[in-house]
Amino acid sequence: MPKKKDPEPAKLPMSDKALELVAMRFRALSEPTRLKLLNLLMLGEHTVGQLVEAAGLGQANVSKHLGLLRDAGMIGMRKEGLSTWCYIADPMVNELCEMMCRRLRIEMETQARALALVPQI
Amino acid sequence: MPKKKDPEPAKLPMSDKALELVAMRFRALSEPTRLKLLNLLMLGEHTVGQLVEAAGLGQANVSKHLGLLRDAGMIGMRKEGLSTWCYIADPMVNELCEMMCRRLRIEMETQARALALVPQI
DNA sequence: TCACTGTATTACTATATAGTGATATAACAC
DNA sequence: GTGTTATATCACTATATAGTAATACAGTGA
Repeated sequence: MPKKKDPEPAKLPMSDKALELVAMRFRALSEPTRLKLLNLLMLGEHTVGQLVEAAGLGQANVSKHLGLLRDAGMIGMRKEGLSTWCYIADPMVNELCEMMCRRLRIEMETQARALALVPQI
Repeated sequence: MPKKKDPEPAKLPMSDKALELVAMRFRALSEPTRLKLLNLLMLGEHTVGQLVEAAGLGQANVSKHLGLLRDAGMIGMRKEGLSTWCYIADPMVNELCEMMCRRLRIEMETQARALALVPQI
């Protein structure tokens, strides 16, 4: 028996509140520094200090970005002694980033091909 | 025969340039106003004027946001007489927004359940 | 030509936030 | 207790950008 379709989530205009919430989540992913941190966390759990070291960024800066990512539900944190361990809390993060990267790759290949058609200077 | 796996896109740290590009694309989606415009465009092509009317925003404001969305490759524009028609150029936009909305819905349901466990004031 | 319309652009203000150095806090070792 | 370490927070500056009013521009019709 064919699986019954879920009731289509009505395509109504989203409320301003919902738009804000979605925008806030995208905003969390809209800074190179935060993407760099997420990129590192995709390799596994890191402490804040390890991230500071690996990313080559200021400690206060990293701490603020991590707090923002946590508030957006992207990462989780657990304290262990003096250290705070950070980890990706939402598998969607990986999906979103990979989707965007895939898209970027396609665009760049298209541009590369276009360049190839242009007589070299 | 099981489909041969594509060569895994090596999980190397992304270059600063790539991080910038990905961040820029997420940034295009990180404003409620732009999401509102995209939301309208998901219903079909609109002119700039129609979007101004439907969204209840200033004309200059809408024009700027649309330009930004076009530069990010999210929408396309075609001129027809005096009007400029806008349309979603990248199906990824729908996917991304739906993914984020789905996530948001799950979070809100979780919170709703948590609230239900709290004695009413 | 002139007037009108739809859109883009300019110039500006107000706000948000990335980055930084200094300081506060908290858990450990002694 | 003191000192040290890892992290968070504060205060600040610099930059980016959302929104707006005025203006420029381009296509249309007279």
